[in-house]
Amino acid sequence: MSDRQKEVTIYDIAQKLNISAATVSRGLKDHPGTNKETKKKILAAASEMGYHSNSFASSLRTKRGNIIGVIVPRLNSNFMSDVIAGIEKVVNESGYNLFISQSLEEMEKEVSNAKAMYNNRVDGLLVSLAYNTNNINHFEAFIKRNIPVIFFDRVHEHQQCPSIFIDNYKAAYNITNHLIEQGCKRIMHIGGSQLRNVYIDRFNGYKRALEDHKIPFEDELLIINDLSAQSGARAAQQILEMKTQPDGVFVANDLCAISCMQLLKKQGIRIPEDIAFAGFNNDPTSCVIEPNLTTIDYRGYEMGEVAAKVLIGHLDNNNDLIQTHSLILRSELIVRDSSRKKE
Amino acid sequence: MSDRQKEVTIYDIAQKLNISAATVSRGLKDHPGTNKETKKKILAAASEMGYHSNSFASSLRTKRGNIIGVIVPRLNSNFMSDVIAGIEKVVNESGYNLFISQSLEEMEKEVSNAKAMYNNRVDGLLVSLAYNTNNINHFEAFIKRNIPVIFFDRVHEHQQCPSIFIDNYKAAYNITNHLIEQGCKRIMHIGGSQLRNVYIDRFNGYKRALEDHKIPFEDELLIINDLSAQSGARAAQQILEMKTQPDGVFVANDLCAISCMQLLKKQGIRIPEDIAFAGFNNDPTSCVIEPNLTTIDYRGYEMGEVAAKVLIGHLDNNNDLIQTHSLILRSELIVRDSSRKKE
DNA sequence: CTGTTAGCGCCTTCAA
DNA sequence: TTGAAGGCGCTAACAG
Repeated sequence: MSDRQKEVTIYDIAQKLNISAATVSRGLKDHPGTNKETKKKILAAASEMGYHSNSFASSLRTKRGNIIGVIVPRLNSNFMSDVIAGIEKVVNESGYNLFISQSLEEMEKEVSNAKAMYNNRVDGLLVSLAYNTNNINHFEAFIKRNIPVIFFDRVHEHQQCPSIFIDNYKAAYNITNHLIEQGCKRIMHIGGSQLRNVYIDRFNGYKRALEDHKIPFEDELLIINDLSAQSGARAAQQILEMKTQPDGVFVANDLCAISCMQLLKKQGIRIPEDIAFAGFNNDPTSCVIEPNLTTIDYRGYEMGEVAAKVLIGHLDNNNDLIQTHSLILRSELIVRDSSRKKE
Repeated sequence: MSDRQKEVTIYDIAQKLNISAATVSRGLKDHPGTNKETKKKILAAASEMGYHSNSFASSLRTKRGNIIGVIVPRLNSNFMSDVIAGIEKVVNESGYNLFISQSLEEMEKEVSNAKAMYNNRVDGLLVSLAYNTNNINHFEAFIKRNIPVIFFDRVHEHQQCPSIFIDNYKAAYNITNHLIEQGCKRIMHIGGSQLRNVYIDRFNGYKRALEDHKIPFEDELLIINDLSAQSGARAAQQILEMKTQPDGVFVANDLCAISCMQLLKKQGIRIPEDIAFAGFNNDPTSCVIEPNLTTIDYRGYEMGEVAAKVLIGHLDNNNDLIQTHSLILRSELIVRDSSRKKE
């Protein structure tokens, strides 16, 4: 925009009031030791003249932009949009601004987003890793300069980066255990990228539960995919083609679980009588599908709030070194009809 | 963060290469007319020294931050997170950054968010209005300075602000018409804030369809609420208590429709035999509920992409005056079992 | 093709 | 309590 009107600056205010710009600058932000009268005049003039602080100038000078950056795999999942909403609330209330970008599950994009965040001099970064990210060198620049990086949900252990997540291992253990208690003997697991903690841990929790019940783990009963709805339908197809079908399925997210259930139901499989189901996430859809889906509840909104609070706590306390201090949030098994073998 | 290492600047590069900072600045961004060799050396040095452009300084100088601001009612709805994902994609690909904030359906918050966006000197603004916003004076500052403001979905007519939305009137007309064709004679409408175009238009489309079929509109058959799940359940309760129940319900969003259906089903109401249902939005839940919900499909992702493209088109063409040029995107009636009266 | 110069608007010593 | 002065890092004339 070329002919944008020029903005009112502190100099304009200073001139009008016959004082110095320095005084205006101080008056505008409760600098200790400013005459109350002058301050009042300054504020009055500022609002009358339509003054708006220029944050570029201020950021350049102070080296702080009051910006928090967020990089997530996708914005449009139920879980992630809850997280973002929680982050936004805290960030907004604390007077920061929010830069958001999505990696679309590609490490390459994550790297370029991180670079953009860096150039924009975010004060701190909240990250949930892409599907295929296999190293986090792209965050080293931040860490080296004490710009806090906090991982959430899809995290990466790092000396200097706190992580915020749930106990996926335990949750998966519990839900698999529950299936076993319902009488399931051949339990399939549909999981996600074994690069990501969340899916590794869910898989391991599942395996451990089998083990504890002396049920051998079978390769045939493991499907690793991207946990999309399409993949859920494909998995259902695979199940239908099996010689010996499973009598229980634990899927690492609800989206995939539900699309799998829908296709099986259409083919006459009875849930839970023939095959019991369990998911993960407590998506809204999980209590719309019939039978309602047994799942793990963990609130994205809360995770977003917590992550943002931890980050802003660091920033506002001016801690130079971020102490690694990870948080494990609560999650909960929710038993619904999809896993209640009735017999 | 106090002891953040000082950053490498173009001066450092200039010094090392024994050239001027201006040349470095030019070399760094393909300025037409820069020796290829020098440029190569500059880029090499920059990457070797770990140079990162300081966007505060650059923005201060050029008065452009390459930032696009977004203000929406809530981030965590299926529709809105699709929109945001679409916006992010386009914005990111065009080299802009995205500032996001939510009004939480409160005009007051919308106003303060707008102010923050202004201070941060966004280059343009994408807005979907809060539930109770009753004027848009808070955007006048932008408009006055030729900072483009574009409304989408929940829009406001304004000489200088393009709007992007769907034909809610027609969609509502069609879906109501469909219910009538299925044999419904007493059709209830559950709608939202009559301050927002989307809900006004849906209501009017509904009324018009009744009219065209000589069905009188009855006050008793209108419920206006916030279209939340809770309100859906409450509406169901009201329906159950009615002397003469409706034989069809058109709800202005799927979320509310589904929660209403669930409660009615639990009370033994048969859908669609006793009461046919239609919603709006084509939420993922709409094809999970049984019977699947008849609804209106319009893609949030596409709306986000379009809105962002229109905005960036304006910015990159350096149009000083944004020509009002609104867009009506396609929407589509999707008939499912919730409205198929069988008899 | 490159260097010189002069700010963008703000904040922050330092001195008064 | 206030003012003067300098500079954050970059870019855009202008001149060479």
